[in-house]
Amino acid sequence: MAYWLFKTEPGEYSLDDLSIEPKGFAVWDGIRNYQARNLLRDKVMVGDEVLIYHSACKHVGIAGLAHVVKAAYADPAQFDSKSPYFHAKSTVDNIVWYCVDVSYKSHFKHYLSLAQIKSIPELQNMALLKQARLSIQPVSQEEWQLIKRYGS
DNA sequence: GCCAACGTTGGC
DNA sequence: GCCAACGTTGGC
Repeated sequence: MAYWLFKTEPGEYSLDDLSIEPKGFAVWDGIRNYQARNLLRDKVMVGDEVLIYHSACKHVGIAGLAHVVKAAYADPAQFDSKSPYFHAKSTVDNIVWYCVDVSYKSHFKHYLSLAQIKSIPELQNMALLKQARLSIQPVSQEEWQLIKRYGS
């Protein structure tokens, strides 16, 4: 089992929104970065654990936990000409973008701010700090356990 | 709202 | 295949 960090802009979609999903899960779609796509398509598996990170907002940081309930499949938005995520070159025979389904697990008791993450020596190698623009990132087991301890 | 970082596009 | 121009992300 692997650990991940998924970014979302809470103004668009937050952990709160995930926690009240009527269907019990969310389609994590709209990923339009090749490196993130490759991770989604090839590495993210059912049962993997996910840190939900809130970006581009007032209080940036890790809000809580989710887990993967469905592995990669074709992101429906790429075929939807009305969607901002429409991709004209995508066909059913040539799937370009992928999504996964995630379910809510919990809110952290202690929201872990980016400033805090930056202050923890063991977390300095996180992709979050090194590769600012990657919206699907691997998290090591050590990082995961430490973050969970800070958040709980 | 600004701006740095950086991924993508497209001309050559 | 290089690289300039451009667009987007995302922290502050």
